[in-house]
Amino acid sequence: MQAPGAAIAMHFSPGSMSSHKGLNGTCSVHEYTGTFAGQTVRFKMTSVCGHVMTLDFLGKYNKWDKVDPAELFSQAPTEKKEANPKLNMVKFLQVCKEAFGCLAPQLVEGKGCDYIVLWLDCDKEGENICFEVLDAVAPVMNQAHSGEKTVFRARFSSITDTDICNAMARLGEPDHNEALSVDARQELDLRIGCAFTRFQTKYFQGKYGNLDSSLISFGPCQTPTLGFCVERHDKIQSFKPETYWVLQAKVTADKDRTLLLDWDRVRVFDREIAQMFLNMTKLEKEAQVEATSKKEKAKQRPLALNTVEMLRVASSSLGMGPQHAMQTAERLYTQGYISYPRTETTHYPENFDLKGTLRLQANHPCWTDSVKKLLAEGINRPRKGHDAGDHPPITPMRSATEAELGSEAWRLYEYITRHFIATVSYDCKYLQSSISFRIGPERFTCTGKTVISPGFTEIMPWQSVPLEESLPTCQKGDTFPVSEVKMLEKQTSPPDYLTEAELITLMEKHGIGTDASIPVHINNICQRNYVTVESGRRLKPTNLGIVLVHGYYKIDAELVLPTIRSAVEKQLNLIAQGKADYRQVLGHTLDVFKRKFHYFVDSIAGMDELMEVSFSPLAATGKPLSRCGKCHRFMKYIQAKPSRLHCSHCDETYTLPQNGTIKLYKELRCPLDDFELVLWSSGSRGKSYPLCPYCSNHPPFRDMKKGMGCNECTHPTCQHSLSMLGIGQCVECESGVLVLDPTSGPKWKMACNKCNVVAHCFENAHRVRVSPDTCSVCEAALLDVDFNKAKSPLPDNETQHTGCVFCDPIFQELVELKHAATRHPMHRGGPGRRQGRGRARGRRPTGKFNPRRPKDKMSALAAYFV
DNA sequence: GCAAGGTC
Repeated sequence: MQAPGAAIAMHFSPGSMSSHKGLNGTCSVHEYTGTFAGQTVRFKMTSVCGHVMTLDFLGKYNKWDKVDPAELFSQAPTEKKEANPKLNMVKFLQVCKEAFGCLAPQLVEGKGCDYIVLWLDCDKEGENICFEVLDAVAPVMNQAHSGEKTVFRARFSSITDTDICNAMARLGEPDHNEALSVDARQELDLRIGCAFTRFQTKYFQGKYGNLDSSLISFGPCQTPTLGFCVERHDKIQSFKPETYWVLQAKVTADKDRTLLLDWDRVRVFDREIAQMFLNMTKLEKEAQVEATSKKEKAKQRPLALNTVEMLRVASSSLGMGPQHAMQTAERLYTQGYISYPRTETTHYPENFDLKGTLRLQANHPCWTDSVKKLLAEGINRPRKGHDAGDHPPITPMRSATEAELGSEAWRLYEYITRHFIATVSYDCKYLQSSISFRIGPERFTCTGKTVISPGFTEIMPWQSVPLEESLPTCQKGDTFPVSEVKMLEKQTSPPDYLTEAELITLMEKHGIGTDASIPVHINNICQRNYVTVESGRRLKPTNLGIVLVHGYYKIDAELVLPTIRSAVEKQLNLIAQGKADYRQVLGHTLDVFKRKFHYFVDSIAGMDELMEVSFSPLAATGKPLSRCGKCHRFMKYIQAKPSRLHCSHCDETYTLPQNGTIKLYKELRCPLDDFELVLWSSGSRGKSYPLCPYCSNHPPFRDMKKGMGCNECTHPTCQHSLSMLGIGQCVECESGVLVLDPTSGPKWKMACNKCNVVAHCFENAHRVRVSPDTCSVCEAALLDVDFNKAKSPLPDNETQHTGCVFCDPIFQELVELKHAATRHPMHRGGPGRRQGRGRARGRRPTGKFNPRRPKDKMSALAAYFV
């Protein structure tokens, strides 16, 4: 909750408030003087950004290959970490010494904080955040006088004057049980999710080469979400079309108009019976009117907009995925165009300024007429919706044009605004008339709708009642000539794949995820390649998604059923209500899932049988690329994510760096293990470096980590290592070293082995070597360059030059700094504009890195080996 | 590398 802080502060300090941004640049601090418990005090009010802390395992339990996933259920200790270290929230709160309304009389004298009032969202998560804030602030608060209460909780259902006053007048205490229920939820989700995810991923990735997903994840929300999609897939698969027959009659209303009549039996599944009815009606020449009816009906104006409805419409009508729609809405919110976009509430607060909100739209060219008419004739009272007690419904906050917002954001804004106008418009009224006919023994009906007043459908034209021709006026006993009776043969059709909008509805219905997390779960199952988004934003499960769900059904259906979440939530609610002990519930639930986990592990063959049908074993996947250092046979390169090399003879897998291409590196071998080197490249404009598949997975030296290439290898003598090709400290990042890319000629490059800095150095050199000598000024390694005779930049037709790329006047001019990734176009050096960005400057290599070879190679080697 | 929940 961000903006409400200012609203609450404003409430207590009309006109005397001073505000400034906090040290993290995100949260504002509002200060003012007021009264609290009868004394004049200095208030400071600030906010947090969601949870302050997040739960994770201790570092050493995050090593996948060293920890048995079963340990994650109990042995592995967890710790709370700052949720977003960049925000530095704990320090920020400690500096403020209060959060969300702290009342500190002595603060004027700079002596600290005496009281704290917590104004967070009034739900379980909010209660939990209260304690996160307290944990941060309590150590730096002033000592309370004995028996004095210093911590207060304000409870409110909306940010209105009345609510704020009431909350302030009836301050309570934060509810520890509610907070504990969230602690339990966090721990359960973490332990269960990670255990299953790690086990599945390791098991199947170790067996199959074309799974096409770098992670086989499991979670109490994402797995049932996938389950819904596969359930629909199964219905489609098992659907057997049935033939049925329908009678259709046409009667002549007047000389150039026929009416199409619907059969009251709708359809029959027996051809002979249909034929019999056809024969009986065919004999008749006239249709007799049995009854007529006219009913005035209304199509209700929509309820005020909440998040899931916005996401449904964004997906079904605007073709915008939930994740994208949410990001767009967030931007509209932070720019002040719409109100807070995450809410379950569909009811406007009692004092909501409907007219004021509407007035802001009065001159908007797209709906000025409708809005002015409403303002002149009086708005309609919105329908009574659901008040979830969180935030008001989503409404426009100011007028905006397409040019201002850009087309994507505009489309969402336009919808939100039209929806808002519709909620204060009138219902659409139409007349539904119908005529019942009898043709022989069979009855038929004809219906028609005519709009009486369009109401809200004027502003939401896509909702309007379709135009139909009005029916002829007639009465009981009238007859019309039958112009045709025929029998149509039709087939029942299967349902289609689930749309995102339908999935959102199912998730909401079963309590899977929240308004904020529903888009995340849907996005997850797409990113993990369990489903693909097809035309019409329908979600079609992939083979992987289908196999997983069918596997769960085979082993333990509860793992995929939507009840898995609600059952746990029930237990958690007991904690929140103080009816159950936190430790007991947590222990019991973990125990249940631990048993499920062990049963799942023991029964994994059941899922594996399904996997075998769809996927190929590692040994049968990929193309032979490089030789194994152990058996000297070719290993296969598996391109599918995660890309890796597999030696089927040794049955070993070596993961490779992702997001790049891999090829054989001149059949050169690593001097340590005899594996053939491969060359990783991020593309012609990026960087490339050789790597040893074995070393990269089993770092040979203490100061190396998994995934490193030769450009980070500290081997003192190998010709591909950092020691031999390193030039000097990176010009941008802290710990990186610029390393010569030996494959980059004739357009020579050196690239940082940590960040994406690339320095282009010599375009017309046919050989570049890193010299054993170093620069006397900056200690960088000198480069020994042979230039092309015709294009040499050297004076007097010279072709050979040795010098420092940073300090040598000739080389300096030839170096141009770029970035490997295209993600930061701002930083890319443009051709032709050398000045100001050409040469690596600003930070001289400090000598931390010394590329000189050590004198005693063997002693250095000995020191390096683990 | 993993979950789900906040929010930026």
